[in-house]
Amino acid sequence: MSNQLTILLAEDDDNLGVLLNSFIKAKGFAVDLARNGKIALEKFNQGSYDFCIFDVMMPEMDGFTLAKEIREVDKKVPILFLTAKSMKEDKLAGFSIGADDYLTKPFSMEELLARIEAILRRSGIEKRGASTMLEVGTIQFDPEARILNLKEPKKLTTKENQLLKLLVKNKNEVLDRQAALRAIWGDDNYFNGRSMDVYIAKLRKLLKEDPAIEIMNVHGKGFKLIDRAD
Amino acid sequence: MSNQLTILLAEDDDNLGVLLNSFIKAKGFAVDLARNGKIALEKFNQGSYDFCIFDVMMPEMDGFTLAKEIREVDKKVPILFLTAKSMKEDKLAGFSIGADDYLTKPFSMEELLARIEAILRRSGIEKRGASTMLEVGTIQFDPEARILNLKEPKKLTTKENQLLKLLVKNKNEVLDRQAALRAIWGDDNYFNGRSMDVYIAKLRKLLKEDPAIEIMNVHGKGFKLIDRAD
DNA sequence: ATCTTGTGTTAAAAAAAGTTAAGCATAAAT
DNA sequence: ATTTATGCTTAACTTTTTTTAACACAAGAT
Repeated sequence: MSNQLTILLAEDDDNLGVLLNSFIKAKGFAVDLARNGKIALEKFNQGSYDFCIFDVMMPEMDGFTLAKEIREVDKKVPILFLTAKSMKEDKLAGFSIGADDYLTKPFSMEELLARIEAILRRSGIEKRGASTMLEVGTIQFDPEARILNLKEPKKLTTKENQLLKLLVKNKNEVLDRQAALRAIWGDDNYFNGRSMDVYIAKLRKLLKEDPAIEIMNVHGKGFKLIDRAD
Repeated sequence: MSNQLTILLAEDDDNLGVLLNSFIKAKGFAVDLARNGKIALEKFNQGSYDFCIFDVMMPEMDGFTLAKEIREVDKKVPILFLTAKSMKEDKLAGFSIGADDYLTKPFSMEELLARIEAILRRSGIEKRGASTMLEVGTIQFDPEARILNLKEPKKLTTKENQLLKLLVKNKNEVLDRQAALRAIWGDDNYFNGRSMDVYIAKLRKLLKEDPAIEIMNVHGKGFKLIDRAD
C-alpha cells in the first residue's frame, strides 16, 4: 500500500498542469490532475484526497464553485487556490468559501510546496508512522520509552537507546559506522568512534540473553545486527 | 472575563503597528503590540498567546530569530510573517522555520484577517471558553490558575508552573534544556541549569501520583515528558 | 612475517543530572 | 519593627551517563 498523501489538482492550462503535476509528484505526493472543475468534482467524489489545489478560472466549472460543492460534503479537506487574478475581492471570496490559502500567479514551485506543507503540518495530516514497538530476536524493545524487555526490563540510556534503535532498524544489514556516528554523535571523529565501540560492547552484553542475536562487526564498514529469529 | 483570542503582534513601524493593532482589535481579538523582537519574546514567554504576527525586519531581534526561539518551546502556535521583502529565499526561510503564512507588504487588512481566520480554522483553535486546561496523564493542569489537580489540588509556584507548562506543551517530545532555560530564566547559565534540575525533581515528586507520567532525561539535550495515557 | 589500522573490552576520568538541605531575599502577618 | 512564611537559588553530596585511556587482539596491507 502506498503511504503517500494524495492531492487533487484542477488546472485547465495544460502546460502549467503538467508542470505542477510532475513537480508535486517528484516531491513525494500522489497527484490526480483534472482538466476542469467538473472532472475534478467527479474525481473528488469518487476518490479520497488529502489536499486540493484548484485553479480559479476554469471551463465547465470554476474553482470557487468546485470548492463550494466540496465544502458541502467535506468541511475539512485543505483547499488552496491558484489564480491569475490578484484582486482583493476575489481573494476574500476564496477565503470565505473556506480556502486555506490563495496563491497568485506567477508563483514559484518552491513557494507552493512550502505552503502545502505548512497547511498539512497545521492540519495534522501526516504520513502514517509505524508502531513504536520493535523486536530484537525474542526481546521486545520500545525505543520511545527506552525500555528493553529482558527478563529484568532494562531502562536504556540515551546513547544505548539511539544506537540499538539504529541497529534494529538496519537489522540484518550493515549499519555504516560513519553514518551511525553522524546520526547519534553528530560527528564521526576518532573519539566518538571509540565511544561507540564501548556502547557496542555494552549492547552485546545485554543482548547475550538471546542467543539468536548477534552484533557482528564488518571490518572497516560498520556493524550488523544478526537476528536468526526471523 | 474576556474570551477573546490573544494575538502577539511584533512590529517596529509605529504607524503600521498602531493601525494593525486597532484593526485586529476591532475584529474581536485581544492584541499585544511589541515594538521589537526582544520585547515580543519576553511577552511571549510571560503570557499566553493564540497567534503570532511578526514583522521580519525589526531592531534588537528580527522576526525570524524570534520565531526560531519560540518554535524551540512551542511547536504549535501559528506564526504569520509580515514583510516588505518578497524574495523567494526569504519566504522559504520563513516557512522552513515553521511559519503558517507569509504576507508581503503592502497587503490589505481584509486579506490579513482572512488569512488569520483560515489558519485558526485549520488549527482548530476556537474562541476560548475559560478552559485553558491542559492534561498530564489523568491529572488536570490549569497553567492560568497555576493549579495542578492532584488528589489534593496543589498550587504551583511561578517556576514550577512555567516549567510544567513547557513540558506539557512539548509532551512526548524533547524540551531542549537551553531553550527552556532561556524561556523561563532568560539565561541558560550553569546556575540556572542547576535550579531547573531542582524543579524537575520537584515536579517528578508531584507527578509520581500518576504512574503513566514520567519526566525522562535525554542526556545532553533536555527533558521529555512521557504520557502513556494518550 | 611484520606493520598498520580497526575493533573488543575493561577501567578510570569527566561531565551531566538527581536529590536534599541550607541560605537569602522578599512579602505577609503579627 | 520583628517574626513568619514563601519561593528561589546555591551548595554539597550522590548517582548516572558518557568519554577517554590503556591494553589486547584480529584483519588486512606491505
